[in-house]
Amino acid sequence: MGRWEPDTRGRLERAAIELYLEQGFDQTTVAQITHRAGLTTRTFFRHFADKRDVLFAGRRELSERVAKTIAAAPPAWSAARAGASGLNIAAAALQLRREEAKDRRALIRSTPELRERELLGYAEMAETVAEALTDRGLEQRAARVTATALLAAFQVAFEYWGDHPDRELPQLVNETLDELKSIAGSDF
Amino acid sequence: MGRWEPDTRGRLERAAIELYLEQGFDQTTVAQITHRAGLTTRTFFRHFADKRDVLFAGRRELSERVAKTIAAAPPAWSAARAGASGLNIAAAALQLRREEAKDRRALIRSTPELRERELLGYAEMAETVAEALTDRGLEQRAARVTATALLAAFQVAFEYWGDHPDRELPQLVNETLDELKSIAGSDF
DNA sequence: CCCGTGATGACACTGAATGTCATCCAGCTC
DNA sequence: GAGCTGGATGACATTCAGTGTCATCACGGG
Repeated sequence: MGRWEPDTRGRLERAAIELYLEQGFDQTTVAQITHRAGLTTRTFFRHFADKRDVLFAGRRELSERVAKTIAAAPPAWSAARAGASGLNIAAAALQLRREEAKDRRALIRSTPELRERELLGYAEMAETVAEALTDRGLEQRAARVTATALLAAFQVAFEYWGDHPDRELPQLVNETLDELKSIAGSDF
Repeated sequence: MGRWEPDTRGRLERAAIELYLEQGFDQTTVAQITHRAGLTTRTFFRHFADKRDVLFAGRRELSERVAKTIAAAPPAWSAARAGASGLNIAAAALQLRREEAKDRRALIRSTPELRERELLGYAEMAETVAEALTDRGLEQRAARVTATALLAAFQVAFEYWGDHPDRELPQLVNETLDELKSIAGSDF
């Protein structure tokens, strides 16, 4: 794998995040990143689709874990409960990387481009969850509503977590899911 | 206002959408757009923030209408109901432009960049709704969960509308909102 | 020891987006 | 009606993201 200096991708990732934090995302050029990593510009784009992609690496893997969790949920569980169990896995995984998440959040909040990409991540996750729910037999549109609403709660919990770093994300997710329940229980 | 040929912005908008539909978004350059509109590239970026912005013009105006509707809802209504009334206004407004919406949707579905921008629009709308709900006295996190969940239902309805153009969007929004209710009513 | 594979370097190129200054037109003033 | 002013456009230069292409290098297998 590593023929020259090892861990090319890792070096690029670290250099990028360092520079994004030091100077801001917009002020950082890909040339600066690759220079710090001792590589060329072209190599950066062989490892990442674009400048933003560096910050959203583990997304697909996380989606897969969520999907598997939902598929493994007891058939007796409601769709919402099965989906929620998937989100709890995701929350637990993210809780383990809270320091990393803090940096990421600071960048995302200050850069609309990054916010866009983050939202795309949520949407893809919602699609994954919806698919997992249809596989359990739920009708398609209901699956999409369920999945998107669950991700909505997750999203709010995640943002709240940013403002309250002492709290535990899985716990916060459960709280927002409860809020979601009580909302729908109201009279509208 | 219009000193040379009138309606500069409108000409750019029409030229852009025509070309996006004819050739695809990625294959269209800003130079092609401005050439068709009889203007220069620089002028394009004086009217639109970027290539994508052309397709998301009326967003802010719509957000304001939604916010006003929520603010004007009877104080006795639940937050969810007040928010839903705002979304109904938005749905009615979009229903009037269903032909235009059809083109937009075709483009957005075939171009991830545009999908990102659309999601940002939903997120901004959710923020607007959340703010309107906190103004009604709802606690902040609950307002965010409510707003984001409502937009989730709206989003699913909007996408469903794309596949079922004969249906009426306001009606579809009500249906997905009902689905949202029954989800939260289940046992999770 | 050679050869193939996969990753990197080097180079050229397109196109988005921005900054800057000159230019033009409309309406207003006197 | 001559001149002024302000907002909008044209013209030009520039930076930088992202892509295509080909040469080059290191490693593992034969």
